[in-house]
Amino acid sequence: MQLFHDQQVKIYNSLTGKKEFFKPINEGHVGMYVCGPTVYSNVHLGNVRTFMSFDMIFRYLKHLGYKVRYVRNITDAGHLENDADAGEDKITKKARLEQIEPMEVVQRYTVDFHNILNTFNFLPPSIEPTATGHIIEQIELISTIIENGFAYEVNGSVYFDVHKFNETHEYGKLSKRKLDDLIHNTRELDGQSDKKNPQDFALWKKAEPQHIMRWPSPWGDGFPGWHLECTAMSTKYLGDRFDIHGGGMDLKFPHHECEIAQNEAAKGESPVNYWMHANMLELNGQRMSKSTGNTVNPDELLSGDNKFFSKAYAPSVIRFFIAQSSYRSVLDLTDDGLLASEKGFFRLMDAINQLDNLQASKTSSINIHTWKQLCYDAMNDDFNSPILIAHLFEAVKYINQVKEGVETLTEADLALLKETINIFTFDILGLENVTKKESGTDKLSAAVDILIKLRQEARANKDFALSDQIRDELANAGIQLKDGKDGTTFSIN
RNA sequence: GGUGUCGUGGCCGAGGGGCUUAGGCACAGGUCUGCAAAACCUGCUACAGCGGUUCGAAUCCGCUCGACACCUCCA
Repeated sequence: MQLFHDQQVKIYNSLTGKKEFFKPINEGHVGMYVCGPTVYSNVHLGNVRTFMSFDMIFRYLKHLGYKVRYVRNITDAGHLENDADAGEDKITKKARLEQIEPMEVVQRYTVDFHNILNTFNFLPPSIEPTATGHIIEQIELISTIIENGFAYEVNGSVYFDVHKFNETHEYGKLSKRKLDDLIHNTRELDGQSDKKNPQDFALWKKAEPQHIMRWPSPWGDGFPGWHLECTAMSTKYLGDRFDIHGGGMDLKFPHHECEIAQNEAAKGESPVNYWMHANMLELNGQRMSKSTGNTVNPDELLSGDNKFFSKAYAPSVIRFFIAQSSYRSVLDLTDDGLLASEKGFFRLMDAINQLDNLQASKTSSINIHTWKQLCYDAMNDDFNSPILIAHLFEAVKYINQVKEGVETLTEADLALLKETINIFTFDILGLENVTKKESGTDKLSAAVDILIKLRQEARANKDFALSDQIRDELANAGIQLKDGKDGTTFSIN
């Protein structure tokens, strides 16, 4: 199915600051690169939000029938903790602190990263390349940039010559910065530098004797600069120019700016047609920060083992919460917010679980085709998941109204409603039917059904003390009975 | 200091010059029910402040105040 012929997607392009119609370079194919994590500690919750946004985008583009090659890298080469020439890299530092090999650090947190993403029901990317697996490509890229005159070697390190580059290119076009402003506003950093100018950035760093992660190169033993791996891997797997490049807002400058510069210096063309940036996640109105303690790990949020939240939240509830705001907005993670989302989420699930029980009519009083297109319109408009969810709640109302007999749907419309709501809720938003999963254990259902039956008998005999006792004690056990026109159902809280 | 994003009703959160009563949560009233819950119906009607453009602005422009991010490792 090639829905993309009918559904015109608009993407907010950070490069132009406008929403633009999405037109892939090769019809029917999409190349998308997203900057992945540096695996030196547990994956950051904000990181999860960013990747979740792109997971949703990946899912939607696939649903539209695009053949998507989604590349998300793993940064496993050590990069310096700051831009000064001295200092330890993050992975080596962690290795020293934990008294293990750097590659053990990499392995441990790569596994953690995958586990967390699996828990949140992520689709795996098409390719997940590592920086250390592409040292040769990075060295070749550096050589090309030197040949083209945009980099210079000093003492075994190679730097990108930003000033030279800016004479013929536009450094800063993504982040809307002018080189002159950068020159005037660059702070003095500690440690002497081999750079010609503070704005220059490292393509290759000479490894000091104690530096463990090191590779041979034409300039001596060393390791690649941080910005380089993304350029090397994106061009290797997606070509010199590809469709979408995503990442967190904080990567816009300098990381993505430098990627553009590297690509233009090496290949002569700007690498990306649509730059997309996901906005930050805050915790209780403030940025997450390890140093101030205002931070929570994904597993702590899921387990409830933390000081910020009143309870544990299901992965899908968190996913739903995140989808309720636009990926381009700052999102504030709060207990009240999660609690509200949780209720809404279960209301949506309850309605979806009622779909099979609905009675079809000869005519429809609701136009399901119109509603369906509204769902597409929402996603076509820069992946506006909050609006999509608003439409899903319209469908919740439809379902309940049909159940109440207020509205009617034909067999065909009922099927269309069911298909569409399933696609958007589960395939595209990536939610999981938690209620069904929990209450789906047949033996428990059978047991509760017996209790429901006994309660009905008690009610028929006007033995309300007994019927209320059954209802209330089930409620205390976390099982809620719901009396409807066609009998009683239950849900597990 | 520079760059950028943004300030929406009790809370969260979309939208974006003149019909969105967006949506969710909370709250109030009603229907249903033996009572409740659930569901349904109804109500609560906002766009930081001050100017300007316009027939008309929450939506455009300017200023003020405030928040956040980046400029230094961070998604």
